[in-house]
Amino acid sequence: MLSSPKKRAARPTKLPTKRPGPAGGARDRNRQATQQRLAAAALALFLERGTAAVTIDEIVARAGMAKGSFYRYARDKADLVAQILAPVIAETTGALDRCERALQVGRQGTLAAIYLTLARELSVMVAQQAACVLLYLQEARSPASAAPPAIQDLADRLTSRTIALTEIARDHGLIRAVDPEVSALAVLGATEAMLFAHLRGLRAPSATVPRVTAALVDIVLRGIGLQPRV
Amino acid sequence: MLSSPKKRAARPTKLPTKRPGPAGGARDRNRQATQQRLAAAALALFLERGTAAVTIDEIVARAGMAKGSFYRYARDKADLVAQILAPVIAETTGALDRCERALQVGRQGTLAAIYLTLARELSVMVAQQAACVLLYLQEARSPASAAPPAIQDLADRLTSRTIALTEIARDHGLIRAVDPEVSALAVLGATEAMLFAHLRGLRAPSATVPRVTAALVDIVLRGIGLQPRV
DNA sequence: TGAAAGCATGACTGTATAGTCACAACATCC
DNA sequence: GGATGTTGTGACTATACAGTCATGCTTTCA
Repeated sequence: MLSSPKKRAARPTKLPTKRPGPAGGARDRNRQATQQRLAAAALALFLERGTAAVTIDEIVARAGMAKGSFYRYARDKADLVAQILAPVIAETTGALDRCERALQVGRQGTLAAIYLTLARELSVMVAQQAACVLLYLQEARSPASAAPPAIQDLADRLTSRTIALTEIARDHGLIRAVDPEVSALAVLGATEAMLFAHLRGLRAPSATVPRVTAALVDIVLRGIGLQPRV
Repeated sequence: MLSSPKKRAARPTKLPTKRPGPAGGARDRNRQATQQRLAAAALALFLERGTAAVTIDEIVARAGMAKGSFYRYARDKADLVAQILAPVIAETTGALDRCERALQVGRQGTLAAIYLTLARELSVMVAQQAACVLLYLQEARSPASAAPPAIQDLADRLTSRTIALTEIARDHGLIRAVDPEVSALAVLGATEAMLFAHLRGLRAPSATVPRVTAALVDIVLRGIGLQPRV
């Protein structure tokens, strides 16, 4: 006590950033479990009714905890959204980073394979984080001041880096020489639309996922590929 | 006062549906002007911050009228959104209707032109109703209970009818024989993404509109067109 | 085992908001 | 120009919500 006369002065609107000592102790486990319950409850509600319409009271009610506890795990609703989307953002950014790095050192013959690796990595991520991806798709087009910043961040990053990757592909002669912004937006738009229909379960193609994926890839490659038009 | 003991019994939650006599009189003009002011103020706010985040108080403040007046022109916020989107819904539905009807009576050689007419009509509508279309795009992926019903309606109708039209095109051999749900979602997704980038003004292709449109049409036609893959 | 500190709780506060209503102002029509 | 009914007004109510806090509980660790 004597060494910390005012310990709350330097914490204007912060979460309790410090964890107590035990790395795998009961406290740590409890904390993680509560965190999970909170995130799961919030995610379910966000998908049902949109982030804007869901209240803190509803989240804690579904998570089965008191309202005060919410504020030990998140600063506010937007912060909780950021926590929920963090894995998706990290994995997406990582896959894009790896792709760009590989493109810088790759030789002409191996470039197409690098893009395929990106596609595969993102597919795995989407399959594993389906609910989070749906949350992103559902809110990505909200105005800047409406959606939580985390969602805007991801949307901006995804678009700009897709354009950059498309530009590289064009410069290497992997696709036709059209405005990379146009081809990137077209590919991203088509992919997201298909994904959204599938994840939301509305009007999704009735064929199996591998079949739909193959059909989409075929359409995209024809659309932006090298083949001359007859 | 004495002659009207109970005049409000038969009006549970209705708007004043009856207009007073004069067709082009001062009252009619005032009413239409107020309606316009309200819709314009609301639309601007909806685009800035999303329908969910905008309050009635803000709308009437920007429209420069008292709160009570709002409820003479709309039942609630969702009803106002429906009014704002009504022209877009009507024109879109009309263009789709005309296209379907034309396809039923058209001969093989004229079918492609019918789809082009649809595209042209929708383009004109988008150009004239840019703000409303942006509102639709911005909210179309919200969960059913979050977005105003009018937006959900339009989204559902647009998707299902695009699929139907794509199916007809495939059956007539205008495009390749792939699952029409896949090609329809791909085309719609690509188009909406481009449109959204353009209308929102974010990361829109820097080329001119006709040039971008031509590039997109080219990509789409290559993607779903008949040409065999080399 | 007991002191120390994170952790959980839910009642509480202040504020923001949807929707109402009694009344004033106005257009209409005779 | 006055009777009649519509339109405009803004204060008002009831409610719902975000965020706080004093209190008691659990874990930690010596």
